[in-house]
Amino acid sequence: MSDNENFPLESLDLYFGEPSKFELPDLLKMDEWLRDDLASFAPVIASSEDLLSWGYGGHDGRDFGNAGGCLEGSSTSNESRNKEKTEAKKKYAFKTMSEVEILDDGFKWRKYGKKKVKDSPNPRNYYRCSVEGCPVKKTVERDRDDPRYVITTYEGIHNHTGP
DNA sequence: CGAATTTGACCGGCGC
DNA sequence: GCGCCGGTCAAATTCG
Repeated sequence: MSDNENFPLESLDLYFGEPSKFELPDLLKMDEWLRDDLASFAPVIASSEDLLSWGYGGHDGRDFGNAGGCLEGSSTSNESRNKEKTEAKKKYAFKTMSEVEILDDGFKWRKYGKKKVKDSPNPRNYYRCSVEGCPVKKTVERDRDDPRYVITTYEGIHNHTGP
């Protein structure tokens, strides 16, 4: 249970799985892990040899709801050490080969924004859990190198029961 | 009719 | 100090 503390990947914010390893069914399973226990999920992914680690250096989802009290986004220049706060937000991104970006993971998502990033010619879609009180956010974006791949980033854990 | 979706505009933070 | 980028919200529209 507390083994996750020793987990080196804890410092990483994003995890990319090989599309060959992670398919739609796997994605669903992943969600279960997130729902059940985030710690249990990380080690599993880490076991993947094809896993690519991505350092989302720069920032974190600081604003969760301008009107609502948000977490303290301590801006630190030296984050080379390790975790910042126990409540630090973690993002889990997965690259999956799919024609459609809307991968049904069983949960209901409500799109709340679409933005075009400079790094990618394709727009990025922002989804949020339809269930109120659920801090889970999902961002879907197409791979800039391979448009046939879809990058789904999950953030947060579901506060309610699964689908 | 209700709910979900769409697009645009606004805001905040960081960088230089 | 200003500019840039990314992210979010709001209102309007559309669909079921």
